[in-house]
Amino acid sequence: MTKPRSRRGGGRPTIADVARKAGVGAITVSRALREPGRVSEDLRRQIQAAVDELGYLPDPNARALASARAEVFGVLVPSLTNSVFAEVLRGIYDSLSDSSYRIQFGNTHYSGLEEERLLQVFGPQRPAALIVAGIDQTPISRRLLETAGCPVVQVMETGPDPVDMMVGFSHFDGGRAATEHMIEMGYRRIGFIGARMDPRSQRRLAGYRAAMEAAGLFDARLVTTTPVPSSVTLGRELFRDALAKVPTLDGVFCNNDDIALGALFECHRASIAVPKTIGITGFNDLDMMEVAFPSVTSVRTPRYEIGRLSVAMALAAIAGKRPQDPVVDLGFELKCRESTSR
Amino acid sequence: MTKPRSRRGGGRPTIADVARKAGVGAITVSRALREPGRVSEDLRRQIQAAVDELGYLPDPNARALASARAEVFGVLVPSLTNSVFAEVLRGIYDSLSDSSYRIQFGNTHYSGLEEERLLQVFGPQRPAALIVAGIDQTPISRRLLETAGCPVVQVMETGPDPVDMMVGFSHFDGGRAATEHMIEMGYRRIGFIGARMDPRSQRRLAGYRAAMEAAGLFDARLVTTTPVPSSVTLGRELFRDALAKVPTLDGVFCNNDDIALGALFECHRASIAVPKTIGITGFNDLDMMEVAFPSVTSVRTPRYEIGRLSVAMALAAIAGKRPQDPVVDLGFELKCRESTSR
DNA sequence: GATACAACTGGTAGCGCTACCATGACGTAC
DNA sequence: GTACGTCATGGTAGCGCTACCAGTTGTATC
Repeated sequence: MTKPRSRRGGGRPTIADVARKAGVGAITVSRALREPGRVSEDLRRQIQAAVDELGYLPDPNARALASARAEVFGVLVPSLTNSVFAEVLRGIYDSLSDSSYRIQFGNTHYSGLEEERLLQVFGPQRPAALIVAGIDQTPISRRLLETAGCPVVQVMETGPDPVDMMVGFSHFDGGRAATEHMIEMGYRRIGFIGARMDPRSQRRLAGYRAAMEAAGLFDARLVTTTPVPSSVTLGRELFRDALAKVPTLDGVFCNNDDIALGALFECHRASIAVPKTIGITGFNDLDMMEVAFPSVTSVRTPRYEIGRLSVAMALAAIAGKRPQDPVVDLGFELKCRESTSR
Repeated sequence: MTKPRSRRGGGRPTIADVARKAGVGAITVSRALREPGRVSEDLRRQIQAAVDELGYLPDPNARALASARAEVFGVLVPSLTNSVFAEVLRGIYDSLSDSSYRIQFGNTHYSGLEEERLLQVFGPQRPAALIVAGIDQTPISRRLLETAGCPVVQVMETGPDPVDMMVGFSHFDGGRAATEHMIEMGYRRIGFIGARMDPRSQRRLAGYRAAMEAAGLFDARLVTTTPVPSSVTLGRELFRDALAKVPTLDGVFCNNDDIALGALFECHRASIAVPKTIGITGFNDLDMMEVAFPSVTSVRTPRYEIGRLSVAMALAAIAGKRPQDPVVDLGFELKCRESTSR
C-alpha cells in the first residue's frame, strides 16, 4: 500500500515529482513544457524552477507511448560511405540539431527488400517524419510510406508521383548537360563509365545517351558499366576497360567523381594527356575535383541543401503548413574546368 | 463503459488482440516473442499464427516504457563527412542490421559541449548501449556516460582509463611509424601538415615529433597546422604554406589522406617530383591512395573493424558476457608505396 | 501418498506521460 | 442578473507493454 517508489526507473524525477514540488497538477507541468503559451506566466516560472532544481528530463519513451508519436526522424539512405549521402545526412542533422528530434537512420544497401524491412522497423515507432533516398520504392515500401501517418520526404531526385513530398534534382538533365558540354568542347568519342548503376546512375546514363544521340554520336560500345559498388580503384579499372574496348576514345563522362578520379590517375600513369587526348567529366563535384591536377569538370549537386530543405519541409508539414508545391527541384550546376578545356 | 476502442493508436493490433486470438494471456504472448524458450512448443506455434494473421508488430515505445530499456544504440561521432567516421558507422550498422536494434546518431562537431548536450538527449531514452568516438570526454560527459546504465564503448583510440570499454588503436604509434618510415627512406626535412587538430591529430603529431626528435631532426618550423576542418583544398594550401616556410622541405607527413592528396595535386601542378624531390605520407589509407599516381604511402586504420567490434562488445555486455580485457587495440598497418620510395 | 520442485501460464499493477473532459473563474453581451 | 464564451487548471483514464508474483500442473523423490 505504501508508495512503491519507482521500482524500475532508476529513480529519476518524474513529472509527478515536478508537479508536487511546484504545487500544481502533473498535466500543467506537461503543458508548461510543451505549450508554454497555455500556462500562466506565474506557474510557468514556478514549474521551471522545480524542473531545474530536480534536473527533470521528460522520458521520451513515455511521451511517445502516451502521445502515439515519437520525436524521431527516420532517415533511409542506400549507403553510408558514399560521401554524397553523408552530406545529405549532414544537412538533415544540422537542420535538426537545435530541435529535440532524434535521428534514426537505416542503410538500405541499395536493396528494395532491405528498405521494406527497415520501414517495417521504423513504422511501429510512429516517427515524426521519414526521409528516404530515391523515388523508386517497391510497391510495398510505397504503401508503408503512405500509411506511416507522418510526413514523408523523398530526396535526391524529383519525379512526377511523390508519396508526399520530394526534394532533389534531375539526374537525367545533369547527365545530359555534362555530355553536351563535352560535345561542345569538341569531344566526339565520349564514353560513359558507371559503377553501381542504381536508378539515379541509370538516369544519368539516359541523359548521356540523349545528348549523344541528339548529336549523332551514340555508340553502345562507348558505354561501360558494372553493378559493382563504386570506388576510385574501380574507376581506374573501368577506364582501362573502356579504352581497351574503344581505343579511339577521346573523352569520358564518369557516373561520379570517384570514377573520374580513378580515370584521371590512370591517365597520369599511362601518360595520356588530359584534356588534350582525353577529356574527363565527373558527377557531384566533390571538394577535391577543383583541386585535382588538372582540375576536373563535374556536375555540382546540392546534397547538403537537399538535406536541409527536406527537414524544413517535414517540419513545416508537422506544423500543419504544407508547401503549395510538394516537389522541389534544387537543380545542379555544371562546373567546367581544365579536364575538358582543350 | 463500453470498450473505447483504442482512441489514439491508429487501430493497429496490440498484444491483447494477439492474446485473445491465440486464447492465451497477454504476458504469454510477450514471452513467446522475447524468450521463446520459456513457452511451450504448442503455444508458441499458436501465438505465432495469431501474430502472422493479425500482422502484429510490438510497439517499441510501449516496450521501452515498460521495460525501462529502449532497443536503441546511441552513436556519437564528431563528423559525418569525414569518411573515417562514415566507415565506423557502416561497421556499426552492418553488425546491427539483423538485430532489432535501431541506431540513433549524434554529430558532436568536435565539440565537448555538444557532446554533453547529446548525451543529455540520449540518456533519458535509456539506450541499450552507447558508442562514442574518442577518449577525451569532458568530466560532465564522462559522468553522463558512467551513469547511463548501459554498456559504453569508446572508439577510434585506446587509452588507459576507459569509461567501460574501448576499441581503437594508437594514433601516436601510427604517427611515429609513418615518420620513422620516411626517415628510413632518406628524407630529412620532413614536415607535418595537419588540419582540424582534434585530439587524435594531436597524438599523431606527437608521434611524428617523437620520431623526429629521436633522429635529431625535429624543427618546430616543420610543423604546419590549422584548426580549420580538413579538406583536399586545404591540404593543397597548407602544403604551399609549408613549402614557403621551409623551402628545403623534402617530405611531408600529412595528418590524413585528404591533406596528402591536396599536397600531391599541388606537387603535380608545381612540377615537384614525388617521391624524388618530396616524399608524401598520408593517414587512414583511403581506397584512392593506392590508385593515386604516384600511389601514396599511408597508415591503414581499421575503421570498419572498429565499428564491428564495438557492437560485438556492446552486445556481449548486454548479454552479460563482458570481455576479460575491456580495451582492445586493433593496431594499424603502414602501407609503403611509391610516394615515399626514392 | 505426501512432499518438493521444476516448468509453464496468467493476473495485477504499474512504467511516465498525455488525451480527453470537467471545473471554476472571469469577462462580455444582452 | 442571466447566459455564454474563454482561459487556466486539474482529475481520470488510459497508451501497449512487461516486472513481479502467484497459481497450476506434471513429475521425481522418499
